[in-house]
Amino acid sequence: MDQHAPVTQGDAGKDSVRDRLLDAAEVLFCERGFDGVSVRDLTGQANCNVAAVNYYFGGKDKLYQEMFKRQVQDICCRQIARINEAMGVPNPTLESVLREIIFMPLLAAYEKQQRGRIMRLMVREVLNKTVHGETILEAFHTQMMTHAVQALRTLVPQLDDKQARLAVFSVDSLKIHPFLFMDEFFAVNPGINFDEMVNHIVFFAAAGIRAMAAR
Amino acid sequence: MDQHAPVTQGDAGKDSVRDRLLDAAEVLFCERGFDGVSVRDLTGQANCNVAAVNYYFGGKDKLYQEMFKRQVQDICCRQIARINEAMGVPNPTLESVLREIIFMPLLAAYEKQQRGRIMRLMVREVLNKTVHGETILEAFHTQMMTHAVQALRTLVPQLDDKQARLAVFSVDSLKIHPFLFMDEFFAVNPGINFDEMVNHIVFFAAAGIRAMAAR
DNA sequence: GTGTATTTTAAACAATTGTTTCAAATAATA
DNA sequence: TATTATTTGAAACAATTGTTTAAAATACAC
Repeated sequence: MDQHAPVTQGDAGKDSVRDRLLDAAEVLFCERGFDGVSVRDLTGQANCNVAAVNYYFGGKDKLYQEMFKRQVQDICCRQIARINEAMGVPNPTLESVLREIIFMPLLAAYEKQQRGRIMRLMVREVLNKTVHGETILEAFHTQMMTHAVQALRTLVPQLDDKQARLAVFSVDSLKIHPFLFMDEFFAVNPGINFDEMVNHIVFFAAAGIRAMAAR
Repeated sequence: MDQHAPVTQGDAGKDSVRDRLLDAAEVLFCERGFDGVSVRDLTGQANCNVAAVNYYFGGKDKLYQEMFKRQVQDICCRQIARINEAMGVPNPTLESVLREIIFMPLLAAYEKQQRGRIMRLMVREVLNKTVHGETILEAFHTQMMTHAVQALRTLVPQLDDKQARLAVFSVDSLKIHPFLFMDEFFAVNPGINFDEMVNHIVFFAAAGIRAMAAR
């Protein structure tokens, strides 16, 4: 009936039309957003026929969602893994864990890697209030918040749950803002390099958290 | 020649077609973004003919820019005024000035006022990398940064210029993130009300700044 | 090989987009 | 009032949009 996408079971060779479309979607949508990319742009990049989008995904928006869901899951897993890794070393300190959480994502944005662009697209989506807001943020802010709060309370036992949640949110603020406005950061902070930026953020976040624990 | 918009000098009565279009643009674009609003949506809301957009502004994008430029200027002025006001009272402290800067914008977002929606649109625009990024951020991050750095160094004389800029950027981070993700904030911080949120941000920011000054 | 299912293709679809046209209406000026 | 200039209006414009169609090509099973 409305089973647009045929079963397509099996591996399909990793360079099938379906996969090429997903790759094209990842690149183009991140560059120009949903409305900025036409179906013909996608099929042009993927070297396939216009009808392929509807044949395999059932529509432009379905392709968008499919690509999006994968990326969110990917980012989410990576972030949780980073926390676990940072907590797993012999003597984890607040600063070392903060650095682990902050360094890599910011570096991805700094070097304008695809990973950084995906995050920008995600924020854009949430601001645009398009479909996915709930789905994204749920997995994001439930799974990840739980992990982060638990780790933080291990590192700074004086914090109760309420305080830890506030702290995690503020660390997120300090990380995501320069993440989104990386170019602007260096524009208004002349004579500062990438490492100094990271050092500052880690220092500032740690100071805030320590002050919370002290009062 | 390409003088699409006739001179239109004089007051025009404050409810002219031109003004109604600007009002409609402010509301609709903030709700659904540039691509989400058609010329017919605008002229429908403004109760005028489709051709009016091109007649008065020379195109949909020109109307968008006009509306945008006004709002940015407005926000910028208001923010600088807030800093001046907070610094003008008898004994301004770091905390009192931070509170003044942070409280009102967040309240606007919390109450879902138009002012809050405009800021979201601005961030969206910067992320979308549409035309205005440079223009906005220049006025924004040049004028405002200068004012804020000066005020901060008065309050905390131990900070040099470099430190003060970093501090201002981090305060901005702590403010803008919950501004954008207000709903998510309260979702992941159950049992916290608006005042507690503001108190936390002020406390956290002040602690970071004081730590910078102390080292 | 034959026959069936899957994939690919070019063409056309209907709807919406921003913009233009030009005549009618209104305001302003003399 | 007569003569401009300005503003409004309905209609049409060309271009692009996402999607569908139906025939051709390919793959697969037997």
